[in-house]
Amino acid sequence: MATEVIWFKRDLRLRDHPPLLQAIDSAGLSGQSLLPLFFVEPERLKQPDTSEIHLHWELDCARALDRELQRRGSRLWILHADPLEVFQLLHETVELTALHSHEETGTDWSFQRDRAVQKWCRKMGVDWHETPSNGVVRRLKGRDAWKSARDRRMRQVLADAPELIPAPPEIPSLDQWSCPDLSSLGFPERPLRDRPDPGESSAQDVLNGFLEERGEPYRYAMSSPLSGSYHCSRLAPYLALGCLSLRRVVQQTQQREKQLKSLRQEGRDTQRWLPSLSSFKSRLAWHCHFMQKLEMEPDLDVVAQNPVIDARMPRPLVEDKFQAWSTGNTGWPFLDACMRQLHATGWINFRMRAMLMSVASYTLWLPWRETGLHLARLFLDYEPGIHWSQVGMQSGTTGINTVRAYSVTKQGRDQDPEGDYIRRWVPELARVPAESIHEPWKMDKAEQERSQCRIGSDYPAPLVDEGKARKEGVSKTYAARRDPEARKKSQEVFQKHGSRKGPTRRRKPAQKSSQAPDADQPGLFQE
DNA sequence: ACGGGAGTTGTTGTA
DNA sequence: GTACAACAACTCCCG
Repeated sequence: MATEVIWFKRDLRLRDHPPLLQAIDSAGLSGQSLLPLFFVEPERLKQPDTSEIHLHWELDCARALDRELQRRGSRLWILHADPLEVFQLLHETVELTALHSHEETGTDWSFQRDRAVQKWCRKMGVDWHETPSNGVVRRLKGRDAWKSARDRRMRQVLADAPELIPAPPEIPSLDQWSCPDLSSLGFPERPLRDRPDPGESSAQDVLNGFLEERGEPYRYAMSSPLSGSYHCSRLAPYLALGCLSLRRVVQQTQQREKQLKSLRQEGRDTQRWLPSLSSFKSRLAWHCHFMQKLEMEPDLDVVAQNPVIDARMPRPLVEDKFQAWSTGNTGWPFLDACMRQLHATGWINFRMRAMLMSVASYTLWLPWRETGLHLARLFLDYEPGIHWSQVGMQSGTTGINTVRAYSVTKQGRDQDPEGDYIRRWVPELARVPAESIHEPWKMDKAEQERSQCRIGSDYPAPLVDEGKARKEGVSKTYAARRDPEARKKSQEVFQKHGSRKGPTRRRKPAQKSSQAPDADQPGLFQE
């Protein structure tokens, strides 16, 4: 009997999964058996952006999917193997006729793997049916047509989970690839504090909790790590693995908006909800926008979007700076607290991610590739397209975004005025009073004694003078951008990748009149 | 969705 | 009531 494969990649769910439905139809019609596969790929394990927390999260979500499949008469094979090798064996033993999967947008190794699979399929006469994922449009030339294509995609009807899935074939030879314990593959488990529950139904619970309850003050609460951990959606780890489809999140948010508007008619207070959901929707759109960049620029993680600018500001990997930054021992309390929360939980809110990257790039002048890899490994929700786009923006290497150099002390005072967040994550500072918590190095000897925090022994002195170093970094960046070659390249980057939303001008349409984005002034381009 | 300085407008307290 | 300093709040600009 011939066999078709449903290849689960970063789409570990049963609902709103067109390739799965298509596979069930196709296999059912021709009386073939259907084999659900998921791979832990050896090539993937070699990548520098892969970490133990990703793999454990992924395996747990895959196991949750397996349980759901078993409930419907099938199961999931979780294989430690190169997909091509497995397909080859299936072709030889059970007459593989078709593959069904979503399109994947990843870094080079997955791109090359997909090319190899495609080539093999052509040669062997196997049909590979690929369905687009979330808002990413394959083979897109420029950005002009993107937004409408993405919105169309988000409006497609959501499919239910299939009730019954054809029983899988017996293929004992697959057992040779059954996935061993990850620690034997060199990835010993690193337990995370407050790790989310894996799987599709947990993802749905988190979404419901956000839309019903937690999201009300989202717009105002997301910027601070204190309030953000509760009021942000916390969907990213699920979206990264496709436990939920982005389309479902968009559509459920729209439904909730409708409901809130009718509640408003009844006189209920929806003051905070509606602006919050509107911010949330715009972030869901940015999610797709940034993934699209990697789709169109598969080497986004190794080559800066504007290589001319990048080449004009070489940043050396100074070991002690990198060490201090990456472990949360810079001597800047707020930054250290953020980095330590990230280590412990695999999560930090978006604004603080930007700060971590920006301080590494401007104030510490560290190379984005290494700092970006470090963060990639720490984010439980690592999504390559979003991550490397953000790394580019926060390191000033795109040329199309305004330079945003965050100040740790200012952010600390703005987001954590009393220092409660700092004390929670940096116990060395537990007894430092609010007046000194953001700049403990300014305490005199007596104050250091009183707060049991001697600078230089209990807690490090700051790596560099922040004010001075930050300014230097920013002006070096502007100098690199001013170069005519760099500007020319920025114009090209904008043509290909820039958001067509335009700068967010605050009223006053007079005077300067309609000045279209001008390539000679890259500073005008906003994302 | 940067930060800091300069300039502008608005508010309050005092003589 | 008026004049004005002191200061907060906003806007604009530049690196």
